[in-house]
Amino acid sequence: MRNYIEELRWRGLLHDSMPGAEEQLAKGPQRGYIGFDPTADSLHVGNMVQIMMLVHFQRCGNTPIALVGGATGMVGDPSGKSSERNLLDEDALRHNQACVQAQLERFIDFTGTNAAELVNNYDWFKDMGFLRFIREVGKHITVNYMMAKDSVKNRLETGISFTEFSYQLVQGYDFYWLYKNKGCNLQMGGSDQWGNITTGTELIRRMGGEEAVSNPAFAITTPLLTKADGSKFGKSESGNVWLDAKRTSPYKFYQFWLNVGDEEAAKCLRIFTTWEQERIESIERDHKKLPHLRIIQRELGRDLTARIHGDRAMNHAVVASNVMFDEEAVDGLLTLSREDLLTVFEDVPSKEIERSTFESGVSIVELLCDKTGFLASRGEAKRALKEGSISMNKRKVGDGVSVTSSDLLNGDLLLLQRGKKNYFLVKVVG
RNA sequence: GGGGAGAUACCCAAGUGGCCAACGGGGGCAGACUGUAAAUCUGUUGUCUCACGACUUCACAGGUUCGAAUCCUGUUCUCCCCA
Repeated sequence: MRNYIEELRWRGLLHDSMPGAEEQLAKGPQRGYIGFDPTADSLHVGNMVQIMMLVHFQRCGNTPIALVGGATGMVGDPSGKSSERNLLDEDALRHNQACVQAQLERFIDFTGTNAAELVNNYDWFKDMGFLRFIREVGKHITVNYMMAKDSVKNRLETGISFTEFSYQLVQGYDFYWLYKNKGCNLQMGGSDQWGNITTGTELIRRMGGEEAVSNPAFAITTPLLTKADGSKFGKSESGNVWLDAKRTSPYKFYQFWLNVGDEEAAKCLRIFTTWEQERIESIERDHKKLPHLRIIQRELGRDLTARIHGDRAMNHAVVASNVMFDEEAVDGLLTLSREDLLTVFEDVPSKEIERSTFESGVSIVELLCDKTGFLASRGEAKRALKEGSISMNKRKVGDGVSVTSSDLLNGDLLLLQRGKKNYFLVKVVG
């Protein structure tokens, strides 16, 4: 059986662990949990590190427990937040939980010998009255202890509500509950969760009695992944990169990985794939020989896109990327069937235009602006044409061009392009 | 309550009667280079017009003037100081 801590170490996933955690894991299969916030109805790339922690945990023979924070999501974690959060209502939370659960099932095995388990802390909190909570749980932790946590300290100047102040106790109780009821004595999380997790182990120590002495609870945290420039990993220009295809299409998802910088890409390969060290190092060597091919990024993109959206969607994303960015694919574009064209450009904004428009020819400016709305104004369209940034069916066009039926691909499609990355598809109807 | 400063385009910020569609910087977009990268260089960044040019725009509403972002009056908002 592979050693979980060793695995985390070489993959660069280990930031900190409580003394004794490694020894405990060496004793045999363990149960460990990670909490996920149901603040949206989809997980995003930023959650992937924690998902992979559970994946590796399971691969090492342990039993992962994924906790959906139905209750904690109603409170709001002050960690890393500079201001008070808005509370979600119960309906929204329920919906989000269901979606998050479905996504987790794509990564972790919920069947078999060490089947993963999914729990929702709302289930043990919904009937817990306030008085019972402060008597049974709050009694064991001092305010002094709670105030010493960074997440709280950082908010003392600007203010923190009692609700968010209590957050660590609520999360701490989760750990205790899982320890008591599910035999779970390990909690994992990002390094920003250290404070919350240790409140949990502290609570277990104080509430767990004899058992907690012979079988203590441990914490393991992962480093926070950042880009080379220090900014948050997992965001594109257009915001979060989601796992839900409705929010981030497979094409955009694939593109995100393709555009990861070299420094992060090597790290990502270790963190996000389950490949062996040898294979990863071999890919890295190949990449270094021919960096412009961006072998790491392509491997990453293919693996992750396939795992989340399936092989079919991944292949579409790869083909679409080739057509859109490979200059040599220009001729290929002309030979693609209408169906393939529509698949390749399914992500591209499009508009239907009457066939009659093209019969006597339409000026390129009018087409770019008035007819399609691709560019905001005629002035902008002319400017872009003058700058040489407009292409039609992958060929540069200048001002004064008139577009006719003979320019249409397959007789009814026209591909407009500004720069390298902005496409617009005209569908001719009628 | 009294006194002072200010409100300019996506952001910061110059401009205090015509040379202002408005300096400069950031950001955005594009071009060159390249690896769909980084760095760098270049162009561009109110609307309409092929263009001359026209129109709208400097918190809001009026006014003075041949002419206002710029002067006057009022309104709203922001900041600072004194009580």
